[in-house]
Amino acid sequence: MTTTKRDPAPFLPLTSAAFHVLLTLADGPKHGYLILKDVETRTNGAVRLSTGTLYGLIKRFLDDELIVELPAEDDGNERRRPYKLTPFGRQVARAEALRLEQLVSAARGVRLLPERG
Amino acid sequence: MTTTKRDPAPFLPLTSAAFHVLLTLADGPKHGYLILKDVETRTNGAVRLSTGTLYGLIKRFLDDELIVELPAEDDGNERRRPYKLTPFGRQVARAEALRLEQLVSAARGVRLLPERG
DNA sequence: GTCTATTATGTCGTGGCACGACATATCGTG
DNA sequence: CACGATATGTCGTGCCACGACATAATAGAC
Repeated sequence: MTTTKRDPAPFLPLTSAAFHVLLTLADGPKHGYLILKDVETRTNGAVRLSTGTLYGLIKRFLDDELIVELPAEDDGNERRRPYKLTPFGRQVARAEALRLEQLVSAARGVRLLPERG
Repeated sequence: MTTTKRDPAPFLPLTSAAFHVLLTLADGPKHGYLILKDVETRTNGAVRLSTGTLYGLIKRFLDDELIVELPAEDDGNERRRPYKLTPFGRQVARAEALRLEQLVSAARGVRLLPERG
């Protein structure tokens, strides 16, 4: 069994937009417009992805197999194209989250942030 | 007293390289080459800024007054050009750190990271 | 029934920025 | 004096976020 595991490292650092998309998808499959709205909601309207950014990311994520397209739901709108994270996509998101965690820790080290409340 | 406080928001999100530079400078003034080596050391060699990236960032940070140049030290090498964070630069770094902290928290929320070890 | 906002997906051009390659010069040490 | 490390800087390429624009279906108001 020579399952060549792909390395998340070359994908890092993710851009802010890219990480937001993977984050919402880590919570469950969503179609494009839902991703847009979900990011907006979760950040209290602070982060608003443009469609140019969103659909560009989706295309690249599909190419790199960080996400896959799911068959449309019967009850849902036909136009919707739902996507879900692949295991590797999840791995990339986790690697990025760990990287950010280290940065936050470093920020605490130089007293940019309080000592963990 | 109408001290118009500048808003860090338009500077966010910082790129990975930009945040690394501000982070090292938050620990004390440094000249360019030292910043390069310090980032490299603190990340165990994982992050290596190219000089193109570094000196480009320094130029922009000076323009935006996130950093200021200090007079060369007497004992030090004449070539060195030490820089230090301005109060506003520190504010920008702190705002970015807070943003990252929220992302890490969100990542925990979707179980990308363990519940705080 | 029709009008309108929302939902939904997509393209294109611009500008910013990280990066590697290259250039130059000085310093420390064997 | 040679050579690696120190130190600063420029330039070109390529990626990528973003706003503007385009198109169409759907749902609800009136």
